[in-house]
Amino acid sequence: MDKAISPVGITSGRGGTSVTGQGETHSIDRPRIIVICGPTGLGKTAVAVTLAEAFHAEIISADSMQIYRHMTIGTAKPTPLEQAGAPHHMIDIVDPDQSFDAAQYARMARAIVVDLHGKGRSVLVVGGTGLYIKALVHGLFQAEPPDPHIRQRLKEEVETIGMDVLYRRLVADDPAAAGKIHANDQFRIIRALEVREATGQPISDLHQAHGFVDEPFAVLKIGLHMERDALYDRINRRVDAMIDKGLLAEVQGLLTMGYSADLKSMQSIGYRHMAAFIQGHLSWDEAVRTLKRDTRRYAKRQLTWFNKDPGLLWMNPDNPDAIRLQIEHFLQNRQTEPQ
RNA sequence: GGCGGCAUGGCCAAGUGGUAAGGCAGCGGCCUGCAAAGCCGUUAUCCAUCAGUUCGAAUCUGAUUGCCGCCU
Repeated sequence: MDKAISPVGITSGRGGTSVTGQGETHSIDRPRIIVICGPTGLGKTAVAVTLAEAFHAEIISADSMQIYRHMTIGTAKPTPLEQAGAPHHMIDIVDPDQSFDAAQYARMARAIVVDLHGKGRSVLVVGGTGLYIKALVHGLFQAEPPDPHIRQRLKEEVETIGMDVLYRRLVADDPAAAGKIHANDQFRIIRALEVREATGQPISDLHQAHGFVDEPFAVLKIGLHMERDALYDRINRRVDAMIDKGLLAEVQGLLTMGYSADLKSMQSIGYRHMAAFIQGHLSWDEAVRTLKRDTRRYAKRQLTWFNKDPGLLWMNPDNPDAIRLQIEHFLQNRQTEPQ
């Protein structure tokens, strides 16, 4: 990788760390956080709650869907009982029709980390949304919040003049970024052009300057691991359990409340499947089948994300004592870890 | 017991003499303000088995096995 080029990156990363004070110095009193991540459905919540109780810690959820109110069965939100066992943050913080993104997440979650650190509480960051965890731990490059008008206009341009034209524009404007973005990746083409327009700078420069070198916290990252077959099995069973608990009714309720099926939140796994069934686009069997399949695929994507993280320690969820020891060691050991 | 049909990768399935479409499922990967989203790549030395015809067969012939129909 290219983490060697740090002298440039540090200056621009500053803004993101302001919330924590002097972020880039590896001072001994950096807040310590323990990240518990892993694929969906393997039982992160249960493990995390147990650990939180043991360490008198609070949990910051790192889950891009549990932030939504009214979406509880399909997102496998921690139960009231579990939340009573350990205080949870970043859950139920926005309505399903409100916009939210990784930068907002990082800002809020970092503030909570600092606050808890000030109170002397230990912090567990628990979740499966890789980008949110990365944004919390390393920050994102600084830019103005996306201008909805620019984004909207670019989306319209895709319709009118075609994505290939936009892609060629990007190739001309920012060849470095274009080289990393596939011509079919509308999502990132638009984002790159949007940043270029809003800031006047190529996104590739901003990326390079940032470089994820910012490290305001001391982090222990634990990935919960389970064999693929066993995981898929659990996922299939958990989907059945969600349905038993009334997933269909929950989605029906959201629609009744006026939350449209094409909201981002309603397009997530489980919600879109139930909505498609309600609207008659899918048979019940198809809805359940594809719901299970899409959950499995999601878990697989998460695994490739986490597998790439060299600082992550894979541990077995069935051996909580080993995890506990690891955390104890991390919390007590004052010498800085390699990270 | 007799007659007929069908046997192609995990599943569905095209291909009737010239060197194995496609879909699904799976697998591998990407990811810097929509991330449970979005995107890319990949999967049969071989067509039930054996023998034969042919320069050449998944494709033709015969036998065997299995499955499905119909008949006595």
